[in-house]
Amino acid sequence: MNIGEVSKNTGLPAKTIRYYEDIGFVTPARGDNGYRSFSEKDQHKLVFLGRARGLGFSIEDCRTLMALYEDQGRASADVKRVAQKNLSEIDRKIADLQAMRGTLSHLVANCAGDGRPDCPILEDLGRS
Amino acid sequence: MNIGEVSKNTGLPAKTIRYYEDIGFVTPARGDNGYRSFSEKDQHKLVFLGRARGLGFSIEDCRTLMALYEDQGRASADVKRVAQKNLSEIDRKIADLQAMRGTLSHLVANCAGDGRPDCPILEDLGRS
DNA sequence: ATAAGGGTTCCAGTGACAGGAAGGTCAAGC
DNA sequence: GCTTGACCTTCCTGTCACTGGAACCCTTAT
Repeated sequence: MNIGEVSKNTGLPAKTIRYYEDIGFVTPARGDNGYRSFSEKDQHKLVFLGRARGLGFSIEDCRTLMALYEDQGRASADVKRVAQKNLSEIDRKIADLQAMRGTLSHLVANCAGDGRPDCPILEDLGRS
Repeated sequence: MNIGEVSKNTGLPAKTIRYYEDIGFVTPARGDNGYRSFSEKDQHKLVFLGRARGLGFSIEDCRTLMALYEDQGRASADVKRVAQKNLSEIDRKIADLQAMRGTLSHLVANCAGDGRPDCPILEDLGRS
């Protein structure tokens, strides 16, 4: 399969797939014309990677997960540890964003949003 | 004031303050020795910027907000619009993260996390 | 005189790609 | 056979908001 078809099948942009090759995640064969020739297995790896990225795993975590996926003798505890670390990260980000949201939505709610210059948002940002 | 003191007062790393000068956010005077010499106003701007960044505003949004802050004839509606756009962005990010969190926490909860290789997390990532 | 602790500039790296230029390849239609 | 257009290739740059580090200068205290 050429990169275009794999892109369509996996939902990943061709640019992204080339990048994934650059960083050694897949190593597709090459045809006589120099075109990448993806096997089913290559495509499957890309699907795996796309899903893992969609769950917020970093590329490095994906590399670890892929290695575990291909290791028949893995311990599920190793997988769970990586996933839990990611989950904690996600929780931290959500908490950060919700803290921002709290302050900001309060400020927005109190701003008249009319033609006058008085604005609690700017007052808050500029208070000494 | 030298950069070190401003850094301490504002909580911003010196590196960050230099960066903010690079992108034209502040333009501190220079002493004979070449050291940056920050005025109270410079420092106040940096505090403003630090707070706005802390609320998730982009640098470009901060530039807009700063301009509005210094414009006595501004309309609060202009400020509110910028803030609401940021709020929507934050909401979108929270929603994205919560979707991830939902799937991932479900998978983590169902993973034994022991020495056996069976793992619903990998099964989900690798399903065809 | 020296050492510590400021400060300066400039260059490179981060993460995970996206955009775009310049050019090669392939299949179809005329 | 020629052209057109879609597809592919590599390579370089840019994104965002910094951060780290090297190499060097200035100030103050001992």
